[in-house]
Amino acid sequence: MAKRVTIKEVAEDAGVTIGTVSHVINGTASISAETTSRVKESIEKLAYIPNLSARNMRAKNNHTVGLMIPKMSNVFYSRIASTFMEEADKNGCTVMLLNYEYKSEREKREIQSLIQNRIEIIVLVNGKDDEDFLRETEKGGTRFILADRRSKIESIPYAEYDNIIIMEEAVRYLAEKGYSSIGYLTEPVDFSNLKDRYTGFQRALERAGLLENRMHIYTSETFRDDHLQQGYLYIKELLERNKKNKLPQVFICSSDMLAIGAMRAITEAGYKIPDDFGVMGCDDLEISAFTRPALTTIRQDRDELGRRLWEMTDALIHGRKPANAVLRQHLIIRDSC
Amino acid sequence: MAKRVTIKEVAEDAGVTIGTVSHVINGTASISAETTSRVKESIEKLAYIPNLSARNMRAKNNHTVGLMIPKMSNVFYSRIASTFMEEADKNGCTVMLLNYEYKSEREKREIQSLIQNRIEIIVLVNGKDDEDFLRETEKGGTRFILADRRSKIESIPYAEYDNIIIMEEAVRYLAEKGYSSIGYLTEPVDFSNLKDRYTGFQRALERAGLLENRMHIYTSETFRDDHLQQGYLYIKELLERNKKNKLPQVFICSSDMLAIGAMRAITEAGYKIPDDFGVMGCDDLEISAFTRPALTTIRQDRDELGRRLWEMTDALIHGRKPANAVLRQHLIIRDSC
DNA sequence: ACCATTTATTAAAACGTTTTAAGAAATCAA
DNA sequence: TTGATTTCTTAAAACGTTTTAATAAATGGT
Repeated sequence: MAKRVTIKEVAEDAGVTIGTVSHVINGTASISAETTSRVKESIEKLAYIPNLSARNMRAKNNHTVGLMIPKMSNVFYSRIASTFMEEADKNGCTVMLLNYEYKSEREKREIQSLIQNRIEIIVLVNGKDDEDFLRETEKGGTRFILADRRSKIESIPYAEYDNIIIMEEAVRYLAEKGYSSIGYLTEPVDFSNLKDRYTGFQRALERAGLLENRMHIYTSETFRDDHLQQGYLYIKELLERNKKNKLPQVFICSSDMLAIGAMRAITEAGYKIPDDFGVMGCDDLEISAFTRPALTTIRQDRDELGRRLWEMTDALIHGRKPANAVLRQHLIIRDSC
Repeated sequence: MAKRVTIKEVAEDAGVTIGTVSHVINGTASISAETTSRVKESIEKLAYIPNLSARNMRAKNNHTVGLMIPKMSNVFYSRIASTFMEEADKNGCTVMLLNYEYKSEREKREIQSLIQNRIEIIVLVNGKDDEDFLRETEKGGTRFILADRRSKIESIPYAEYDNIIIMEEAVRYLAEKGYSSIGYLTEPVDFSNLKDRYTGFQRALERAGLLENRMHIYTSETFRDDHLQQGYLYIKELLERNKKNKLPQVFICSSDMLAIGAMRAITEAGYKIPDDFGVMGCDDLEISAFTRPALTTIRQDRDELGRRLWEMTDALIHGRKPANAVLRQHLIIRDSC
């Protein structure tokens, strides 16, 4: 609809060729001071803004990277996105942020749309895409960086948390505290990060000699969404249906929200935390220091991940091969177990 | 870097001209069934994806709108973004999501970058831009839609909440409950939405005859960020420095996080909620139903705003003039006041 | 005064599409 | 059969830039 000012009009106004204007803008040739200032005046006067599509067509590199997260309204992801974009911004790079709502099919579609826009670097947080699809897409020239997830493909770098190690640490801590029966409340284990955590959990229990009959896994499809509510309902029902001594003494939850929901159910049922049941979360949200009792949890430094992802992206942009990153997590000890 | 397959290669492979391929793709001319299928095969075989930059250059309308929010890691905004993008997606429209971190200067920069991308519709949530800037930019052909904010410019439509009305309702509720002295804890009042709330607050107090000496305004620059922590610290200090009878009996807070922080400080100081002090929030976050006591709050339906914004955008796309929208808010009565 | 360089500017090709007008071939109506 | 449509395909222009090679003008060294 609206006609925008083009380089041609600027050129006319300044009485030079479009080539000259382009050179002034990009500093790609020596232009006399006088001409330069004349051109700049015209640009200012006409409020000229270069057309990026046109520019992209000619010059390759469009200084844009794609960032795909599963769910925008999840603070965990939006925070990563936020720091990543901040860093990108500092480096004069634009980020196209997309969320695919945990839907595999939408994920593919969004990747397509990034490719259409000639975006060559895609940072994929979590994501369920089979490795074959990634490999195939890579052949088309798209480079991926995976986050919070591993890949077996040598050419695709990733950044993930040390899920196995931290889980071992968590279990060790609980064992030392005297808990001998541990419950594990988790989202469906279908990503490598959740698998790792689960593996670490099992492994540590084995070592602590707590494995048999002392390990309870609780998982449910409803844990995909609205963890607060779902964690609450799940534990509420669990408590109603079982005697206390049939239940684990402490619950490790795969997110803080799940944990907070669980705490609510436990308190409502008249039990004390941590005396009757302990609860441990995972995320360290701001709110978790403000619950009562304050939530003991596993901190994943999202800013660190965001920054790290940018470093990797930056490496890729400059043709270096980024090293995979494994980020430490930290046990934040408070009062809930 | 990587060369992508172009329409030309497809044309060669299928033994037709690029024009024909284009027509097959867009259905802009009648092409024989045989040719069509041959072209489609080639597209499939070569994994051809059209270059959007090139397409945009020629054909106008790029089916992309810009959405600018102040802060991505704020659930309030990311939720709006999420529904908006969902709706856009359904209508085959791509959204460029940008956040400007409440920085006026960055806001302007991001708008520039949207214009560079030839995006003609920008939905601006909150935003501090002076109306002159908007008016000026509009002349360049960019259309704005404002959210959670009003505009005096006739050509710029907006969607906002009924902040005045809800505040009156809130105060009336508190007055009926017997509170005669009310405190108002708010972020710096420099947006029209916050101004409105404040106006509504004042007006209602006046009506209830509570104005003089019964109204306390607490505001601080630190309330820009991390409301939970800041609300906590602020109220903690307030309680330490003042006798109870010098303080308001109830605090209306401009966000739930602020309210939750305040509740924590109040409880920690040994006071009971709502007996010693009442607290009211604003947002109705998921977590607010799970605090103890559960938070009485003002709900802003973010999904509704997101959907409404899309409707307005859609109208603009189809050349209709969207009507301004005023969304109702609701008082969610729980146990904190 | 001459050639060699440097400085400033330009014309034109190229990027990958869409779109238009036109031409060729096929079908139809009489 | 003829002329009129309709169906299919194409060539070429256009979109707004960047970039390259070429040219013209100015400067420098001898």
